[in-house]
Amino acid sequence: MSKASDRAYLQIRAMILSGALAPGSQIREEQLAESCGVSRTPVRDALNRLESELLIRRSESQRSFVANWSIDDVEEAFILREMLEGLAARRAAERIGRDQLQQLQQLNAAIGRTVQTVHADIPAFLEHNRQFHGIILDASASPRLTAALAQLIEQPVVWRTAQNYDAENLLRSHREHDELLAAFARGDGNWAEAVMRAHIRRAFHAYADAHSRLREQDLAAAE
Amino acid sequence: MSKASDRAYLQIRAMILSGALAPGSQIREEQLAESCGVSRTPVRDALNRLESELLIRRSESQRSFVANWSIDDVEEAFILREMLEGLAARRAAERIGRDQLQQLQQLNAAIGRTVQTVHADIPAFLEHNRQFHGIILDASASPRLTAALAQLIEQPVVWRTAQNYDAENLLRSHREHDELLAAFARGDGNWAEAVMRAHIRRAFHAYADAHSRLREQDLAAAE
DNA sequence: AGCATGGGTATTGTATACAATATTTCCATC
DNA sequence: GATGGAAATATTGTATACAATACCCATGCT
Repeated sequence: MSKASDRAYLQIRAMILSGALAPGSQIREEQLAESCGVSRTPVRDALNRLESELLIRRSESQRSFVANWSIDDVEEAFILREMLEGLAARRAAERIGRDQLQQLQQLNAAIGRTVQTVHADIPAFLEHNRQFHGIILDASASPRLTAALAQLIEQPVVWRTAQNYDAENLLRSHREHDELLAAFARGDGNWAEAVMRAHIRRAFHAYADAHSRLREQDLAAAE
Repeated sequence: MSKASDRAYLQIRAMILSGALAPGSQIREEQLAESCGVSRTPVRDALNRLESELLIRRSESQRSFVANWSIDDVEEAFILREMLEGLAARRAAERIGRDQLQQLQQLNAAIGRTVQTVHADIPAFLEHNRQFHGIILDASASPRLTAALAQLIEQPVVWRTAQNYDAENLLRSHREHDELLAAFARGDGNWAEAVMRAHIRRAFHAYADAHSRLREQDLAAAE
């Protein structure tokens, strides 16, 4: 997409994911246009995109609100990701080339380094992780799969919760990626799909645990 | 969406599905705006939507072209539909209520009537079929599933090929729907998912057969 | 007091003008 | 004749003005 539309999209999405725009709160195009330094036209493009990703919802009269993701919504998204990324892994295993495999190995090595420091660098982990899964999606050579997953990868609450991931779970992610790479190296689609599904499902529980831990902190702080 | 945007979307999509806009041909916003009787603004909205549905693709410099779906593209879409609609059927079976079940029964009865006439009324069949699957999607109560499938339901070549479906396949669709309804009535998610997956997969082969039959006709006509 | 109704305000939808960028054409040069 | 580049043209991107619609509040009626 074009410069202004992209900027608006990224900026608004960041505001939603970070919680700067509170869930449930109304959104006005003109205000966003001002805060992004563009006109309403690219803002509207961005809002359409965010609506299709379910990060905002629209009232019957077309007014926009920040979506309110419940824990059930998050699980629903994880269930779909499990299916779709599982398929992507299967296809990738059957198609991946030397160079892509090597890229994945380097990325996972980088993930290993961020994970094994005393205080894990969560933003770096998330970014490397995103790239890792992106390469697999490319290797799956399925534009429809890519399009379908694009709607699901960003989940509002996940990012705020990520800071609470424990070292154990991050390390497991790293190891599961390694197992995935083994399946890729052998071109074993069945294995790759199974590992990926387990990987995503465990990630869901890691999220759920971190989420409930956050809730407890909130309750304690509220006293 | 709003009136003008919707009209543009529906009209352009119809032009693509009917083949009035040839696959691979370039699209100019202004020309479409003229032919739809609206300005470029709603046309651009429509094009964004159609791009996310992969009915049009954009060159690196943002020019739009009608997508060229190969038989592999169609199969890829069917594979995804099989997974996603299978999940939808499972969830629907576990959640569906009396009234929705009754609606489905009425729709399938209507499908039965269109199928058993001498010359099957294909457009009516397609429309009823669309409604049938839409109700199941509603009953699955999964907005993300709905959003993901919305991108996949319209397939360019499918519509032009549908005229070539044979009576046998239409009748099978009708019977498979009935089996699906039995699974729903018992609330059996496993059964519903299995039937739905088989249903979609058979539909793919029905499409592939009709497609190759069309190709033969074309070759014969070209002599 | 409660509710309906009307008008003013806020917000979104559409059209259009203009800016930025890509593509093509044509001419000069080698 | 081929090639490179610059001007002309075509096309898309963005801003803004205006139109349509929804929302809100105040007022009057029952």
